[in-house]
Amino acid sequence: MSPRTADDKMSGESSTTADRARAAAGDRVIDAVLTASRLLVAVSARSLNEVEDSLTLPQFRALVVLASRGPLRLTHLAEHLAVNPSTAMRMAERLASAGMIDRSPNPENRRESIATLTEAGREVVEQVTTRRRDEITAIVERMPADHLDRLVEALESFSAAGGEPSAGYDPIPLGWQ
Amino acid sequence: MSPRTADDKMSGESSTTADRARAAAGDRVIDAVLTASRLLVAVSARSLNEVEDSLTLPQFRALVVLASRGPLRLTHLAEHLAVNPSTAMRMAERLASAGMIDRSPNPENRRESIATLTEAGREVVEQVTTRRRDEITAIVERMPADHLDRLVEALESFSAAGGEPSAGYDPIPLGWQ
DNA sequence: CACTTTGTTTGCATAATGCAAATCATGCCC
DNA sequence: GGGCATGATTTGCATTATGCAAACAAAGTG
Repeated sequence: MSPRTADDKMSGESSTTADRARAAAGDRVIDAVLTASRLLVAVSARSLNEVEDSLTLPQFRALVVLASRGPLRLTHLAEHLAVNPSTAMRMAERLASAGMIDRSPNPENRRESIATLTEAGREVVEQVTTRRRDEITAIVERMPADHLDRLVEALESFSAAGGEPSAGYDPIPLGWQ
Repeated sequence: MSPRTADDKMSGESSTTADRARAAAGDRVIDAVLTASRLLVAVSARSLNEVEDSLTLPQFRALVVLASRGPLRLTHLAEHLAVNPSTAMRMAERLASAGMIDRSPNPENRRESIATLTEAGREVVEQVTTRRRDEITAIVERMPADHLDRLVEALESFSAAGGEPSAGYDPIPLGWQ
């Protein structure tokens, strides 16, 4: 928002140049990550469709969250998916009627109900994950080996700088809306 | 698709180990890129909301495509967004009634109608882009400088290996959904 | 028991999506 | 020139995803 401040007027051209340099770096990075993201998205979508084309991507994300975090209250599921509780609720209904999850009230606390992955749900997640991992592996195999470590290192550094908690095996960005 | 071929049976354990190594590499990469993607998605969504919270992310993606490719036929817009023509059509309607784009029939060829960014649309894209670039720049500034080049290099290598056409300034993956 | 807190569910409204069928404007071929 | 294949847009239909706000329900508190 404010690449040009009062300071700029003092330092003149050099500051402007530095700004431009950083901006260019930002553009390059954003381009690179965006492209890589697209690739990953494409891979994920393809993997999902090959295994189960009746599930939508948001639904699959929900399954993945349940697979990695274990049974969750609807509220927490909603939080992990970064959606409104009502959205999570209705998604849960659909997933339940598709046999992918179970939704039973917690006996301890009858006001909350817990979503659990069914065996079918677990299998879908596993198959899609395997499929996806295979595709990624195939891509990675085509990369120069020495780029691999750098890639991971650089990406982690980037994420750390952005304050994003490292994502064990969480969602799939797909949510990009 | 075929990490295990007939050859595997000949080389025995070593091949299994290699497979595991590659798979692990794949997992690390996917984790890293996924995390970075999430960060980028978050940044994009935030930037968009700060500038214009009445636009949805898909709509904004459409504007970005128009900004980078220039006026497009609806069919082509749909292709660039990787959605069905009917989806693009209705999105175009909404964007038009929001004053972000113009939709006029091509005088040359009246069967096609062309979507053009309006001044308002261009401004939104520019503001959001600036905002986003600033945020990315801020993150990049916190990275060790020597990681930057590697990051770009490694990511490009990854995308190239996956056969993803380098994305000048295209969409935002958000579509993961 | 009245009041608050917390989690779930419903109502209401809008967007995004895909598929298939209906139009519409061209271009081309007898 | 009339009829047909083609390509592009538009409509109809159905489903999902979303958010917000209000209604509910189960605990917990004073």
